[in-house]
Amino acid sequence: MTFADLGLSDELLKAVNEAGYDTPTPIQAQAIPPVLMMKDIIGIAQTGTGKTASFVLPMIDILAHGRARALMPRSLILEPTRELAAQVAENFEKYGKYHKLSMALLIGGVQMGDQVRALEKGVDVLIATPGRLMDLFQRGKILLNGCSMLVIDEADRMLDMGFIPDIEEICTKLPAQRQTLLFSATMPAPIKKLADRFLSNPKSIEVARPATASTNITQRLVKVDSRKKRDALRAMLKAEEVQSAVIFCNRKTTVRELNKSLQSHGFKSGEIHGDIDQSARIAELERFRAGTVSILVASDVAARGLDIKGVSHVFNFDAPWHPDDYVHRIGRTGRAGASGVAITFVTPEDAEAIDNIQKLIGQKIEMIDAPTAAAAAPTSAPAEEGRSDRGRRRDSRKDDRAGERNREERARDEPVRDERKQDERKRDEPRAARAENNGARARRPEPVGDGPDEGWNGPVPEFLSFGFQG
DNA sequence: AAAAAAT
Repeated sequence: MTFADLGLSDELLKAVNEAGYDTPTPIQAQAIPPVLMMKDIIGIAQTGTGKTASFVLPMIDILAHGRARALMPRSLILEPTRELAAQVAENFEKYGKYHKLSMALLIGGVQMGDQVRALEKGVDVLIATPGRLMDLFQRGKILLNGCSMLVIDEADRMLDMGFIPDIEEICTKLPAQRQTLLFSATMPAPIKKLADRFLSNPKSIEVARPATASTNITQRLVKVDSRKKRDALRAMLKAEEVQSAVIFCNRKTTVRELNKSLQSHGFKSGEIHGDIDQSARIAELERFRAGTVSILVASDVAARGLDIKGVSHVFNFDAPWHPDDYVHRIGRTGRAGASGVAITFVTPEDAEAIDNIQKLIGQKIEMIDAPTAAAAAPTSAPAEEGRSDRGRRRDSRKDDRAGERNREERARDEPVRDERKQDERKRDEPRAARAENNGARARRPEPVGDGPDEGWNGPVPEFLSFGFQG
C-alpha cells in the first residue's frame, strides 16, 4: 500500500514524497479514500497515528477546485489548543506546496489584524481554536454559511476543556449540506451525542492506541523522594543519552521553578505553559525544535499532539493525575517509529495514579530506584534518531554541556529571533525535515524496551507495598 | 489536587 493507491492527486503525491513519506499509516489508509468520496467520518485515533495527514491530504485535493469568497471560508478545522492549530497549519503548508490554497490561522493570544485581513481576502482553509473563532464570528468578521467542510479534531479534549457548547453553536452556523470529520481518542457519551447530531451516516474508523501497544518507548518508573526530584532529574539527564527531552510537571509553578533550577545548573532549558504569552510559547517551541535548547519543561499544554522530531526522552517530573495524560505525554517521544525513553518519577502519594496508568495501558511498568549522581546507568540504548549532532553527543556523556555547546554553535548560524531569518529558516524546514526523515529510515534501530532486562536489572519492588524512609 | 481557551 502506498499513497499512490489512495486516489490522491499527482501534485499532492509529489509533496508527500518530498516530505519523505511513501507508506500511509493505518488511519490514513482507511480515512483518505472515504473522505475523498465526501463521506462523513468518525476517526477514533490518538495523536501520533498520522491522524492529521489523514484529513489534511484529502482536504487539499477536495479544495483544489473552486475559489474562496471574502469572509466566507470554505472549510473549518477546530483544534483544542493554539499549538495544535499552528501545527495543522504547518501541515497544510507542507503538503499544499503545489496547490494555491489560502489559509488563515485563528488563535488567541495574537493580534487580530492579520487574521481579519486574511478573512477579508477569503480563505480556503480556516484553522481555529474555538474562542477566537467565536470572537471573530460575533464581530461579524466571518460568515460560515459557505463552509462545506468541517473537521472537529481531538473532540474528547475539547470536551475536557468545556468547548462542546461552542462546537455545537459553530455547527449550527454551518450549512447543513456539508462534510464533517470528527476525530477523538476516546468516545465518551457527550462526543457520541455530538456525532449523532452533527454527522450524517458517518463511517467509523478505529486504529489502535499507539503509545500503549508500542514497544518502541522504554517506560520506567523511578522511585524518588519528593524532596529529591530535582537531584534525581539532573543525575538522570547526565546519565541518559538525552538528545532532547520534554519534562512534564503538573503545575505551572513547578514548570517555572524547575526550569529556573535547571538553568542555574547549566542546562540549556526552556519552559512552556499557559501563563507564557503566545509569542513566547511559539518562540520557545521553535528554540526547542531547532535544538537551541535541548530540554523543554512543560505543563500539559504540550502533552497532546505536539510533533517534534528527535525527542529521545520524556520525563514525568510529576506523575500525571489522569492516566490518559500519561499516554499523551509519553507519546511526545518515540515518534514515527523512533525509539524513545519515558521516565516517570513516583512518590508514595502517586500510588493510585500509577495504578490507574498501569491499568489503562494494560501492563506493569518496571520500577527502579532513583540514581545517585555518582553511580547512574543509562536506561536503554541511545535513541538513534536524535538531532544531527548525535554523534558528538554520544562521546560526551559525562559532560552534558559539551553536546549542548555544539548545538548552540549550530543554532548560532540560524538565529531564530530575527524575523526575516526566521522566514528563511521556515522555507528550509521541509528540506531539513526530509533529510532527517530519510536518515531515520536508513538506520532505524531495533525497537528497545520490550525486553524485561534491558539496562536496569535491579529488583523490582512490589509496587503497592513500597514505602519510604525519610 | 491542574491545565487549557477570548479579553
